[in-house]
Amino acid sequence: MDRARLTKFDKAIAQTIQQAKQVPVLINYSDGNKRYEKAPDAFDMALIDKIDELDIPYWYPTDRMPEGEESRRNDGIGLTHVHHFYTKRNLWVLDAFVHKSHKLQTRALWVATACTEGSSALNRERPFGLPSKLSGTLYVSSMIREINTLGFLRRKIGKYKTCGIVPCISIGAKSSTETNEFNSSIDYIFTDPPFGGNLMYSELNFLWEAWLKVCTNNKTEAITNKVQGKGLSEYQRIMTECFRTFCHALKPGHWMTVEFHNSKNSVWNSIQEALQNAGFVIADVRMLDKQQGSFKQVTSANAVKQDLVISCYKPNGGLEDRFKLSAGTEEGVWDFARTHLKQLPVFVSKNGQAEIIAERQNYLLFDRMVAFHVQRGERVPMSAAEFYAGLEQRFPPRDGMYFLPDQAAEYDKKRMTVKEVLQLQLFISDEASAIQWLKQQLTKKPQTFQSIHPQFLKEIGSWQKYEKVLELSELLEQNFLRYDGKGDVPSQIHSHQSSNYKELRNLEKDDPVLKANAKDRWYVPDPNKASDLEKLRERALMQEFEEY
DNA sequence: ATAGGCGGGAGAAGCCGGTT
DNA sequence: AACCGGCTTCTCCCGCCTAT
Repeated sequence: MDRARLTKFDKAIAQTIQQAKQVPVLINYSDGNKRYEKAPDAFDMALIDKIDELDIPYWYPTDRMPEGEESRRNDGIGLTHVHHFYTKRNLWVLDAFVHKSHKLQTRALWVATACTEGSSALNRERPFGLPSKLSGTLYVSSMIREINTLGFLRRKIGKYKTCGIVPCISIGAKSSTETNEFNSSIDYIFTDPPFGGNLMYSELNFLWEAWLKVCTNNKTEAITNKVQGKGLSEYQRIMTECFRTFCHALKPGHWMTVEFHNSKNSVWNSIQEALQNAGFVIADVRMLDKQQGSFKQVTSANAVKQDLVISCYKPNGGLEDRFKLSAGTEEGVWDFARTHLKQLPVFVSKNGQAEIIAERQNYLLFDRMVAFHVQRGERVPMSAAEFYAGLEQRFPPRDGMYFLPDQAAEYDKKRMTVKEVLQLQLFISDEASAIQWLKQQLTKKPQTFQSIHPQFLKEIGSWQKYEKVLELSELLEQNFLRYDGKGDVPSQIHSHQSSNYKELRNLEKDDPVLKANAKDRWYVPDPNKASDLEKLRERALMQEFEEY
């Protein structure tokens, strides 16, 4: 079946064009306070025809829609130029308003931009809902609702007036990649960057930019977009440039907050890498606790939506200077660790419960330390195991976190005011978080495959579909150790057994009852134990060998 | 290898009726 | 008269999965 089309001559661009045929079918009008509906009659049709024959006496945008993923989606139905998105009479009204705004040099042009989308063909008729465009797209529905632009403008002006005048705020709009005038002078930055290829900002803006006669130069627009030739690496490059500018602008030791929505792991990784490449040190990542869920969050049971907030800081001058001398040495590592720990929150509580501060855990401290070295082109002078052992020696541990001595004292004091410490809520979304989750579970209780598998399946709900599916057995094999029933029971299992089962208390490590109970349980390798590390290393080598 | 099914996704926003 | 709160959801695209 083919679409009914209409061929006509478009005077504005002096071309014969072919568009999908549209027929008015319903009029919603008001008489006094009441609203009525009717089918268009001969008078209404004659009026539309009459308007169509007249020429609009003002300038209006007739730009070709630019190339892009969104901007030319309506070429197929003949909406190729900006003015095609409006009915003649609405074009006329908007146009007259814009014309007058220019003439009076008022701020009314700003109001006009608020109406360019709502009064266009993007406004959908929805029998069971209220009209609106489909956000994030330039989608034109098969049923358009043409609104009364005159009334629309009037309402917007009313809203504008009620906003009042706010004093002393300066707003600027320019490219983040080219803002170089601030040099270590900004106190704080909050940024809400584009999340990869979610929204094609410059393309979506085109409809109102055409009215303003100012268009975005999208060369350094930080998005992924096939038509614009921007993949993940281009996105990351541009984001790094932006973050570098921010780092330059920020005072040393000061903070930046990055808001992010984890729609895709690859994009999430790009953002983190870009931050570190730009010189920032990530100090905290947590879920944004939104007061109210969106409609979709409430209705769909398995909608996984977490807004994340990344807190990061620009290292202070002292550390950078000292690091120049001590880089690549153990002293440099511990200097970084001390300085970093100093920046991290000491105690976080909610509803009378203390929360685990993820960034104070050994593996994340190690990650940050490595990133700091790699970013500055220095070799990392110690292994993870050595780092973990060093942490233990230098910094007092509390609830699986590490503190500076004075911080530990503060933590202890505040810790007494709460009932319990919440376990860190982990969402398994990729391999890394799956390993962390397993580590948490197995530290709490060494378990057999049969016992942990159902829990794993339950937790795996938020697994990103495009991630390679990893088998639990594979994850366990690669990262954890299993007691095969030979030799002494490992202390990780033994201590759990003796503290949780009365009948297993006070038994020797080679007791047959103990051994039978411990057999086939998986446990977390102890980084301080040479034998544990040896087992893991051996396994990694075997795997590498098998891949050849 | 290709086709087809299927699930899920950056909500925004105009308007009405009730309240202050 | 001004303000406030609540209401309500469509089509397309992408990518994964299954079937042919």
